[in-house]
Amino acid sequence: MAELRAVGPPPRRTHTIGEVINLLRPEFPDISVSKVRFLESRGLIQPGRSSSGYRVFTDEDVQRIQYVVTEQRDHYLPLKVIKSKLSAWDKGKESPVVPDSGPPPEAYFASSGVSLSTREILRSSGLSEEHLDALEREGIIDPVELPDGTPVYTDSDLQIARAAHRLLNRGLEPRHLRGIRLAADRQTDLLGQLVAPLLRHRNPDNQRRSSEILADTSEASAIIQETLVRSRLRKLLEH
Amino acid sequence: MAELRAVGPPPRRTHTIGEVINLLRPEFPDISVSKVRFLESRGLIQPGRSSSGYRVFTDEDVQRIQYVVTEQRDHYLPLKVIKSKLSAWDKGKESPVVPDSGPPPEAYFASSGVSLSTREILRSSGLSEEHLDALEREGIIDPVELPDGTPVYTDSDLQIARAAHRLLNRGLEPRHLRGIRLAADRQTDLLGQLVAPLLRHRNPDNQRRSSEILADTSEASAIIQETLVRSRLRKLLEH
DNA sequence: CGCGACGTTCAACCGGAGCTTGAGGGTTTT
DNA sequence: AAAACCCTCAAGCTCCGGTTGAACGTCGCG
Repeated sequence: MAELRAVGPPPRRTHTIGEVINLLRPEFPDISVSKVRFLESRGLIQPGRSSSGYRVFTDEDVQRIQYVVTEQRDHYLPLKVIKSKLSAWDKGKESPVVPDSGPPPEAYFASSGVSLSTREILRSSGLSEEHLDALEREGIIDPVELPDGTPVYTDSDLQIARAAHRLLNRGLEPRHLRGIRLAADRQTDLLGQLVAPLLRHRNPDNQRRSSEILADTSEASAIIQETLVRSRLRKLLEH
Repeated sequence: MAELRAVGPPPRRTHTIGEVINLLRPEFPDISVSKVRFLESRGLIQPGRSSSGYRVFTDEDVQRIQYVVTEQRDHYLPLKVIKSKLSAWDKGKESPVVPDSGPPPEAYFASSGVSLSTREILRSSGLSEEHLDALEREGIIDPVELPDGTPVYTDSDLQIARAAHRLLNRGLEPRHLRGIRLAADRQTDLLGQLVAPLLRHRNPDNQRRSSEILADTSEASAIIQETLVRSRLRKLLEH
């Protein structure tokens, strides 16, 4: 054998395809030799080759594979899209083009642009006027005000209003919801700090990266919190 | 055109399927009659029917369709996933007459009963040993201990571990996650108080009601919080 | 009242994504 | 020299997300 010895700083271990599978199998049980070969055929990875034609995987190759399967699992992304993210992550190199078939990169934060009047949000949420007022006082809902003072609600406000309605129906008071708002504030701060450096020198690329990071991390932290709450409540129910 | 004129009380217009696609065609050129019918067959929408069997779409139905195709376009989500997001979304307005064919109420708290060893959760989450330790120290993950002291992890723990892995990858420290735990604790307390009276004299019926209440309210508060966070982060990105 | 545009169901079909399988054969390890 | 591992290439397979076509009902205009 003896091919790429790469005297460099990192302990350049290499792996055969079988070893790679064994490395990844625990975290990704449905990885397989054929799948890895398939990923190569699709251009997502380019492992080296030994003199006898065997694939030779560096640790970085392994990481790439891991990235691919993680994106599949966590975000259901098609391989094409993962490939393009990968080649971006792959930094420099060529890559541009992306012919006119470029889908929006991050619409996680897109808003529908719907706007509602007070009457409309009351009607579509089922909230009483007093409750809506109270929610606004608690900062749970805060509409934009037009120059003339009439409030305009977004679809986020509507969603919140509906969910709040459910809670109030169950006997919670508006002031109880303050805690939820505080938690949201804290989370926003935390995640905001993550991207603050990027946003300081703002340019389209940093913007894109920021929204990607925020989309990913806010989802992850929501998952943690919900799972925690659920498992705690389960215990509570079990006595 | 005249769509949302902030004054109309019930803009209760309805549409036939052909009208619907004409409405959506400009933004989504590849919408089609058969696609809409297909979405219905998959349970993503449930338009009403006229006496002669024609589908009757309200504006809200149209919005739902729009939501679906937007998610497909922007996030490549499989319909299954969109469906589940959608059903979370429209839980928000449901008070009258849920016919007895409701979804299982206790299913929300069902656990899969899977249990994992330390090695297994490390491998399956990709977390390092130190990180797992730290998460346990922060109370984010807390395994049950067998009599002999070996920890046993549940699938909730695995989910949390994976999500935490994503956060740690992005540069957060385990201690940053403490805040998430605290928020979860507070929420649990809040919701727990709601059912405390019921659980005091426990009987199967109260048990059922409790789990229904908790399922509903914990979902609603999660929706509020996530929506708040998202809309705040959006503002942050917009500058 | 007739005709064309539009609607309905249902079953069959389809193209692409994402692999898997198998045949046939070489290499490395024990 | 067997066992275990690797290779390629072609074919196949399942699922998803629809489309198509046949056979038929309904709406509304002239």
